[in-house]
Amino acid sequence: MRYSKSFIKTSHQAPKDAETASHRLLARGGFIYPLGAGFYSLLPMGFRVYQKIYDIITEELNRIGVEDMIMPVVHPARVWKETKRFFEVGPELWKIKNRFKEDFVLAMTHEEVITDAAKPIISSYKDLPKLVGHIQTKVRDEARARGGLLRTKEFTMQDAYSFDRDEEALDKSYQKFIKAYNNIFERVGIETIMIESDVGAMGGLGANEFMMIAKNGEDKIVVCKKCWHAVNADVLGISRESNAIRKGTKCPKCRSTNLTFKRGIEVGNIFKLGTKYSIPQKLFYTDERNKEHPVIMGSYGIGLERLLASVVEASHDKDGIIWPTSIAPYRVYLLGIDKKSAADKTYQQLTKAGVEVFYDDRDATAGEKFADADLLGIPYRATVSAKTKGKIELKKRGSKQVKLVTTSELARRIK
RNA sequence: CGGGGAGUAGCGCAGUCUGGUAGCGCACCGCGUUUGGGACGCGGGGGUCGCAGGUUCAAAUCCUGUCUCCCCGACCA
Repeated sequence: MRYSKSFIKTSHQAPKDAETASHRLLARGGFIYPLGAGFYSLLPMGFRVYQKIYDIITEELNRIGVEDMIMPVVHPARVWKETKRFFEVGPELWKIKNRFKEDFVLAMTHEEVITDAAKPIISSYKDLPKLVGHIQTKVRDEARARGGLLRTKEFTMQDAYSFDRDEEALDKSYQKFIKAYNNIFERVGIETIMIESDVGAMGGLGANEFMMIAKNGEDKIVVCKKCWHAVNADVLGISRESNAIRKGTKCPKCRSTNLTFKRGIEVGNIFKLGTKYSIPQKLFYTDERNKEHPVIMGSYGIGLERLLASVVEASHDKDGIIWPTSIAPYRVYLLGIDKKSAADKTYQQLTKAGVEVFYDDRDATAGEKFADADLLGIPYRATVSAKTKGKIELKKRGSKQVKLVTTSELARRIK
């Protein structure tokens, strides 16, 4: 893509109130644009990162046997009334009415809908286990959106669901997801820890969260320094760190009082739902002895935009974003300084070689182009100028070292 | 929902206290000079000052109402 043709405009200044690094840098770099509080467009540069994250998540879940589908965003209230969540969830559940004054719900999550869809499919123990999921918009009337993409009212989630015959089988499905989630977070370039969490409005037998440790994270995490068990502070009913210490709060696993407190961003959440949905929605299967049982379910979710922003929180410097290669919008940022025709030729060669290249073909100063290359955080920068004498200067984002290479070497090196 | 802050050009802001008909930086357009870390000169275009009422000869400025956005907290599948 040529800069001059791209739907992009970077800015020297961040939106005045943006305080988190990801919010500032994603806005400055032209990755996102706010429509209103908690509603963001992903501009082309941001959407490319989103698509890479999308592909990684899909790939890792397919690997454990999750099959892809897609469910609606607008739900007739019927299914939400079956589980009573229509009445119990609270104002976060966004309710709407149609022209006939009938109740509908905007998808906050999809347990009811998937359970409904499973009814004609699952009726025997022979139909189990099953793993299925989708990547779809979620809408939540959050009391307060914050931190750019970190908490929005509309976002995309990969949510998957497991159907098993008993708790032992659920445990196996659950373990598969833990593995897949760890792979996903590693591949997008962040470090996470899995912690014990509250089941909240999801209900069920238990839940875990995947947390990226971050100073400005919204969630409080308690880590036991003896056994390294980690728990969301909500689970222990901890409001203030000082109170917890004074009261002698113990690790729920080893009872040690040697606790440490961290903050984190929740990038994934998994739930053992049990029969919370299968019983009220009547999802039953028949076993070998012709006896009926409720299906044991699990649900698993990753917010794509939040994950994208979390990567920025974890990987940036004063000049801009440093995208991990796995999810960078482009592989190389190409710019010419005074040899435009040579840069044009390099662009064509790289494109032909199948390299994802963002070509800064603007009539701008070297400084401006370098600054944008840093801000956008594309892993490699390739400079063509009189100084490079027919070769290309290659630099990795975040490093100071430069190398002179030929075009074919370049294509090979950055693959 | 409680507390705090803010709405003036695409973005960042000044002007509001003390009313006199809107300005700066970035961005944008034209010409020229520049070109290895966000260049420079000259010349331009763009704003019913969030919205609605009111006071006044006169309102960005004063009064009333209302909408929106941000931050902290509560909340958070």
